[in-house]
Amino acid sequence: MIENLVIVESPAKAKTIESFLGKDFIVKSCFGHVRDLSKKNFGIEIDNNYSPQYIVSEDKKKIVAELKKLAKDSGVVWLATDEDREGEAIAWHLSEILKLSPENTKRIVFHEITKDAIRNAVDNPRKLNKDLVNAQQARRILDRLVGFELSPVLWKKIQPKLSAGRVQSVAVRLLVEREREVMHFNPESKFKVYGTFSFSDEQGEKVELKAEVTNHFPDSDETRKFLNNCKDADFEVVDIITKPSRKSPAPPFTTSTLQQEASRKLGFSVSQTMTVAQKLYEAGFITYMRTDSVNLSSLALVSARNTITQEFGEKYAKTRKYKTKAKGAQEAHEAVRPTYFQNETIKGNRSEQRLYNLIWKRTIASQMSEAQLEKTTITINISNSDKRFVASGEVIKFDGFLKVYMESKDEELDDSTKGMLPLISTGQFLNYESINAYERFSTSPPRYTEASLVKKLEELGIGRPSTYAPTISTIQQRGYVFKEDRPGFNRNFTVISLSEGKLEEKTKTEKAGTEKKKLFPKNIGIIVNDFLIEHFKDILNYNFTASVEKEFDEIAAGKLDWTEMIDAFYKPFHAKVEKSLATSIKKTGERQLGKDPETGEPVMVRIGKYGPFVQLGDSSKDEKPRFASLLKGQLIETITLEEALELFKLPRTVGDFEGKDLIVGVGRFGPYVRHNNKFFSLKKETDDPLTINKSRAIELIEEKREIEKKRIIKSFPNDPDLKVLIGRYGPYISYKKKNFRIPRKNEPESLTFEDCLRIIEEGQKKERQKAKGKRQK
DNA sequence: CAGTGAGCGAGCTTCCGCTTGACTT
Repeated sequence: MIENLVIVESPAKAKTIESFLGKDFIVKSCFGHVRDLSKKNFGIEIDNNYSPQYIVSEDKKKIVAELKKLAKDSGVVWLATDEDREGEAIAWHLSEILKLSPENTKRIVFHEITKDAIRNAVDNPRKLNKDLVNAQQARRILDRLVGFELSPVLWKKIQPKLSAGRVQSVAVRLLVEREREVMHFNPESKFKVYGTFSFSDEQGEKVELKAEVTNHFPDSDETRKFLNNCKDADFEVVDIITKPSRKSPAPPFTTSTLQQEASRKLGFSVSQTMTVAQKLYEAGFITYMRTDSVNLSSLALVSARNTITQEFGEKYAKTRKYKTKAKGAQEAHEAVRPTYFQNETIKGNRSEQRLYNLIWKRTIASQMSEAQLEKTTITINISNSDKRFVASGEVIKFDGFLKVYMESKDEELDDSTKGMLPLISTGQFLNYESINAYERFSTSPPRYTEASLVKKLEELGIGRPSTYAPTISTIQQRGYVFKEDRPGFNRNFTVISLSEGKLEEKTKTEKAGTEKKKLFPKNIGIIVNDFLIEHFKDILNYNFTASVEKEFDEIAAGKLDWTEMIDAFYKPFHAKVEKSLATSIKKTGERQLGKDPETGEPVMVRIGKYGPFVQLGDSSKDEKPRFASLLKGQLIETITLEEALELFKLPRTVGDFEGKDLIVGVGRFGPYVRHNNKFFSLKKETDDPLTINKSRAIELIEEKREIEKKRIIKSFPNDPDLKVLIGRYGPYISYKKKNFRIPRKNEPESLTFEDCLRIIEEGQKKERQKAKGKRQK
């Protein structure tokens, strides 16, 4: 007989809580949701008032059986799942599946894992909140209905295996719309003028002062006119303003802000951040990493203050409480913070240390005093112009939180010259040393990174901390979008300089349009998005989630019946599904590009079974048309006739090597060189299949041969099929195109031929067992 | 692993949100 069984969601949490509660309590975890809607027939009896059909998830059968047994032997079962909609539902599912009796079941909640919070929770148990559970059921059922009705429409009208959903489809829409903004953006240029001035100070020393004209000049004529004026102008300091200003620290991390900062400061992908954070959490170094709250426990506040006072002194400490402003936040957990502030560093691999360091600094800074700055602005009059030069500087009077941490921005700051300004007074006349005007181009709104997309989704209240990373992966896995670096292009710009009374004009070159780890839509993503917008505009609406969330809140408050809400949504939605199936024809994104000037045959582009391709010629004629795949990054929407015609030049022979032809083409896995029936991939950064030459092709072949050679740890003369190789996940055995893992106890270098055969034998045995197990399921 | 692009039809795909491992070449 167990007196008390406590069930929480996370096993790491269970361990901590058990240590707080003493020997009368057993704490177990259920690993999140234990039941879900069956996948058969939607898992919903639509005609039976949307009655949900729940089944225990395959991977939860074991844990449910274990909990059942423990619950039967327990006096009181404490359901201590998270204090939010999903947590309440998990508690309800547990009470159902474990057949708990109301009198022996207590629901408790805490949103921080501290001894006081847990004790307090145990002293204040409550009953299950069925309204909140119903709000969750409505959420779950709505998502199932949307996902499982829309996706099959896409299978029929566009391509199999595609998907649509309340969250992912909006994520794709954001990317498609941003790409179109970039596509249609026309950069405009204007001129920005910077001057370097000088004067003699009281000691007779020459002192320099840099300043800029705050307005821009629309073109080079205006700019030249202004610079010509400057030749014989007097420059006089007419105004000096010094103003104090303050900067406050950013709040502690939530999942979303952690992902953003880890992306900006450490270059982590969203999923990488979560994997590393999970490790830190399991090791007990940080609090729970999936949270939408910026709240810190009172224990954490005190402890942070102590650490700051000790390390930096009393005046650096300032206790701050932050309010969460994210839409739809449920605040079941604390902010992501170090569990012990005295651990400024931790043991772990490099990524773990770096992420921990970031979390430590951010949290500590959030409890520090603001920085005090002094901003100075010097205005310089130009005697023959109504324009003015302005020099601005910023001096830190007290660094405060800046001592440990400064939040990064997505966009780079302008290149204004901030810093110390020289001592100067009004009425001072200045000489110009040089005045330079730079042509500057306006930029389109930036493409999204994984992290900035998460930020946008969070702002719209779409998705939850536990789903941001999986959503980003899903839209990439479906082939809707992809992540890429783009090298950019060279752009000329004009510089007009005035120095020693002479005006000089130069053309310089800069890199523009460089992209790092940005998300780009693919053709199929664009076609799916346009189809969904055409037929299901309300679901794709950026406010759809926010508006259904309002209704879920009403259900949670007991003011709205969940089946009525679902019915009001489903009836018109389902009618639109039927209509889209009946009326729309298959979408391929087809576009006519024009006629081939050589043959006069039509050229068109569309998406097919194997992706987007161009077609030369009519398929209704006797002569078969020619086909060619689009290159990565080429869009159906923007490809020109000229670019399409280029594609038909592939595959092409660029020369020969070792007596065999070198053929360049584009296949399923991208551009390649084929030589002696072996394929060598082109490097996507540097190589273009349309322009690559013989010497570069040979280079690629030799490069790959070199790598192949290094991959071989061991080979055996008596069987050339058998090799020990080093791969992405360490050493492995390759035999007749099959791979086998090497058991940990073996040194890969010292494996004998017989050892390898034995490992292969075992591996094949295991594989057969696995196949058998699968069939039985 | 890299030549495809017609059409038929069986059987499959798919959602969001909670949680961790197992596993990869």
